[in-house]
Amino acid sequence: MSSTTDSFEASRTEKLRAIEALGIDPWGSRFDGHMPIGEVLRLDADLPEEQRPHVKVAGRIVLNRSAGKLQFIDLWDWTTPLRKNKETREEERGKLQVMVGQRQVGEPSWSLVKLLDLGDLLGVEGRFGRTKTGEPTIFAEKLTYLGKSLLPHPDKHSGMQDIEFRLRHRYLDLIYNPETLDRARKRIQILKTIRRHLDEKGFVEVETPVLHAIAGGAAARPFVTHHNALGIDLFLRIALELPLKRLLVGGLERVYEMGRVFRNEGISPRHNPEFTMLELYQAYGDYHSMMDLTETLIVNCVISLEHGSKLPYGDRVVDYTPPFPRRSYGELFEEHVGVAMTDVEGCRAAAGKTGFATANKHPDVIVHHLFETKVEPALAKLDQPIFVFDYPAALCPLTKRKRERPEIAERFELYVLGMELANAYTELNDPITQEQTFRQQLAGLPEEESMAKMDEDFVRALKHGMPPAGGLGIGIDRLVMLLTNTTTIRDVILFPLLRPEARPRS
RNA sequence: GAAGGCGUAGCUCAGCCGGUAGAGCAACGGACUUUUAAUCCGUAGGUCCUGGGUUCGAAUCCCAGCGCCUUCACCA
Repeated sequence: MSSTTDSFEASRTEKLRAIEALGIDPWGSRFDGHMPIGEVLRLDADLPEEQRPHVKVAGRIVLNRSAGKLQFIDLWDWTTPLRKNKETREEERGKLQVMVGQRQVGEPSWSLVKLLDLGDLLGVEGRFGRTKTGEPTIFAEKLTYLGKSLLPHPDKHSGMQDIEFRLRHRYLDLIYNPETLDRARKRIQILKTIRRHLDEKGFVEVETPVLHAIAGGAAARPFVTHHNALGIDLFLRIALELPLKRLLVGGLERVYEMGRVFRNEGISPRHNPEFTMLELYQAYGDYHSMMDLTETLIVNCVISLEHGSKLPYGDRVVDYTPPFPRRSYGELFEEHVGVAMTDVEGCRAAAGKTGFATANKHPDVIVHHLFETKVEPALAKLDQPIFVFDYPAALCPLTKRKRERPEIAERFELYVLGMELANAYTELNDPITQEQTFRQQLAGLPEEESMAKMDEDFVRALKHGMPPAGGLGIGIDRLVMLLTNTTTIRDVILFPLLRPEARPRS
């Protein structure tokens, strides 16, 4: 805090005392029956003066102009629609104008008006119409002070540009950058759509533990914490998979969880240490049932955003009109790499050309390297989502193999513009294979990097009989990024992790 | 974790081949009963991220640290 910040705060605190001296509570209180500003602005503003509707609103003061014994105050609330800037034609934060006249409101309201600051919260009652210059306006009859802002708000025109400042003051970002609130709303809409769709399909939402004794279900470094009473370390979950599958054993035939998972890895425009996953499992289904479900799920989300079936992303437009193409991994591989994925030597040679060290590598690892370097860039050029199915088995330890081709795992990924949006399997329900796979995975790797931790209790659950099932995982943050045309994950998470702010004073 | 870029008033930004710290908005005082990024007159506001170095002199050049951004690695 600098001394100028202190002086801003001191000046506003003085006004707060002055407001108290008027007999007004500077922190406001319950204010019933106010109309959302967005609704007020939809009212007919052109009625004759005596027919003008009486309205009551509450909002944040975002602009404040005094003209002698008149004061023009612009209020904002979360329903205020965007409006077009006359010069730049860009959408900007909308607002509702309030006109306060000294004669019309009298005392103590007029004294209060003189003490208002940008950022204060104000309730207004009055008639809604137009001023002489044509601006939709509430002609104030009664003011109710609803709360003081002791700190100055950002510049009314330039707003907030500094990314760090926006992230550290997300509450201001929501007010002054309309896109931020819009994205938050779209995220909420997407989550709602997913829940409604799964509900309609007979799925139930469950809550499984966040604290795990064994961090399993994915390959990632966990966060470690400690339980004092039990005297044991616990891990924050890195996936939702294993508890949900236990529920399949328990007879919950269609379950899902949409929840936070935690991975102790790098932070980037696409990675936040905590992020939201959707995982769902359907008994007696397989990965093809998951493909159908994924398609309708995504299409419903797109439609729910009310932009038809096409959405922009950067300089691209993605067409989500179903059906999405479905291509097998091997087919795409041969098409773009030029050799069959079963041709071990051919793959080794092709990978060598890309500078990839192939020695001692599992053939499937080489294959997947080629897929990433040759096939994925081609997928990124498509203007519609594409399902890629039937993956090399070694890449997918928790996946059922194809009965007639055990080197192939029944898995698909949904790619949109090269991003992996969804990942699904026919789940492995054979406890013997599961246990072997766990052990194989554990064998060659340092413990902290092992692909899947041995979870004896999970294997025991499978031994009691898990139904054959399809399972699906979707990274919700990335889905929201894609559907809201957002390039950084921090902008689809309201409070992304930041290093704690250094405080200059002790 | 690595490399590159950035850090100046409450906010948005100039200034950067070294020579007294600048603007707009916000704030403060004043004028105005139809403004709307109101206007007009006036005033105040700075650890130029932090610490060290070079220099007669550093916001500016060098080194280190901190924070953020971008790219890469790990991963979703």
